[in-house]
Amino acid sequence: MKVIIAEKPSVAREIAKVFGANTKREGYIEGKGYTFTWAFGHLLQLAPPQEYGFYGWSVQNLPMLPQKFKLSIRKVKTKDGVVEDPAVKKQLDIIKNLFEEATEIIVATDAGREGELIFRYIYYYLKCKKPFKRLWISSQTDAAIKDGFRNLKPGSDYDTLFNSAHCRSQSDWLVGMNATQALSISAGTRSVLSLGRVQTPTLAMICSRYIENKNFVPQTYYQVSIQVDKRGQVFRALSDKNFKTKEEAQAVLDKVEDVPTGFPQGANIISVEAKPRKELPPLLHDLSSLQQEANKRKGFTADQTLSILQSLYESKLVTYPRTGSRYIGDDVFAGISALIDKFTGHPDFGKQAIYLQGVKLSKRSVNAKKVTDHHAILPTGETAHQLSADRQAIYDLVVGRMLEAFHQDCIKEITKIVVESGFKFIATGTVISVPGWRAVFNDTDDDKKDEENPALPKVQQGELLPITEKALLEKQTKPKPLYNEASLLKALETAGKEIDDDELRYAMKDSGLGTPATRAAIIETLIKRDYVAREKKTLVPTGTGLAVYEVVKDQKIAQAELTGSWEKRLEEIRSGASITDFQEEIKTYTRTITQELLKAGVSLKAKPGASTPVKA
DNA sequence: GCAAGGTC
Repeated sequence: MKVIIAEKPSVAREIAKVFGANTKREGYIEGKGYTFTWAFGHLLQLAPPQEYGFYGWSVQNLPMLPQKFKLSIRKVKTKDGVVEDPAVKKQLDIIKNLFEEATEIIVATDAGREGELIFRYIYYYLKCKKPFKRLWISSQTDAAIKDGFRNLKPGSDYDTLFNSAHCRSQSDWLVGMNATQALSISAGTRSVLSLGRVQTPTLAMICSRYIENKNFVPQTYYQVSIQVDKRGQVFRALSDKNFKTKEEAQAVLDKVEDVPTGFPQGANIISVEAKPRKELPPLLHDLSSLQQEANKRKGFTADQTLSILQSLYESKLVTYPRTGSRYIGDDVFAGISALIDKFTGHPDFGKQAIYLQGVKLSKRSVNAKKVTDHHAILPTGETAHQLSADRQAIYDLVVGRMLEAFHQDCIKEITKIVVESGFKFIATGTVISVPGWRAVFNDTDDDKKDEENPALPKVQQGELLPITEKALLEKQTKPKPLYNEASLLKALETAGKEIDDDELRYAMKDSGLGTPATRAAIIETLIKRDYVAREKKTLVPTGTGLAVYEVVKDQKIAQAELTGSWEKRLEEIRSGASITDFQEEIKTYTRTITQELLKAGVSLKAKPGASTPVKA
């Protein structure tokens, strides 16, 4: 009997369906001589310090450098404390029994570093010796699955991928566990002061932005604005320059020939320029972009959006949610037209779905090469019944974005009028001439400016018009805003883009900080540690958060570059480089940072009121 | 009590 093991039940079901196997058992499906089973993500994790004899939190144990790492069953928090997750234990038992009966194992965990690790940890934990082959597919359509099974790879082809995954896992453990204990012990506080490769740079981003924002000194500047009247249709134009002093602006204002000062036609139209601008449809959503959108539109936290999306996925209403790709392959695209047809009766989007039936669909989101483990988030087309308000809201964002993504370009008419009246003034106006994809949600532009006119009246070069009003405007430069969840998610995604070192930047280009599946959890961790607090939509550091930031801000552990340098080495390991060099470097680094934090953490002692939130 | 990674 051949056993196929997937990363999660949904994938095992898809594969079983392709084989025509449909006998459902507890924890697996069987039929046609095959057995299809699954994990639930990582079932096993590197064992905690006490399993190597490092009891309590004590300087004597530091740095903790286990000779050989052990695996332990994933834990879950209950009212009786932290225990092995019973569901995980049960599934592991099922897998163990299936592996014992297997003649061959086919590994169908997700095609990536962590997917490989999920399987190998199970395989080694169960001390399994059976031969295994690897299914390597990037989409779960029938065709892709069939093709993948015709091209199964030898399991050993992925040994180096496992090595890189195992190194990632161990390194995070060594640096995270040791740094956390070192800082917590030396600070002498009761609470946990955690540090890690991802959470600490994230905290640093929030804190440095907060400090920059708080210390920002606004600069005052001045502008002159005029209101021009074209037979009852008025528009505003602004001086084409900002002035540092009020006097300069006043001088310009005085020269404006407006009606109240006795000039019936003081505005001279110098030029009129109208240009169409095309806006391509947006890409389909990945998890991060959906979290950002839901935060902006509905105020949902990243964590809320993920959990709502997970429940929609479990109800089979949307495809796999924790994807980092905003694209689909041609195979999925082939079914899009039929999928859109299912939404022609939707109360908000029905009209646009009907419209799309008659036009050529945009292929901007179609690119098989940019589909990684999973494709972009789509509705499945299953009928949604009686969704709660929150689930409906997220579901509609998914459906609406699908319609937008395959819709047509939006065409805008950008008009610029230059007016002269003692000085040069400029009016710009934007009119949507063809809404295209913008018809789906029918909302205004995100980057709308206060000064912009929605539409401008038709005027001609050389025309002389009355200026009905003029004004001197006093304005102030603004600091970069504090992070909210949407802008932080974006910043985590793009972290590393500004690294000077070409190789490190390249190593991080597809990853950023954290992964789509973990970013919401990282934000929650910072809040749980009392490092960061939510104040309405913004994320504000607490006294504790700022104090920890002060201690670590110049250290490697607070820089996104650390991830970049690891990614570079891990990629080398994947292509065959030795793992021992990297492991030795990590050990050395662990010793160094542990020593440094044991000294530096003392500055956190007895900070009065260190845990009270700081007002924005 | 602690990391980051995956998922029910």
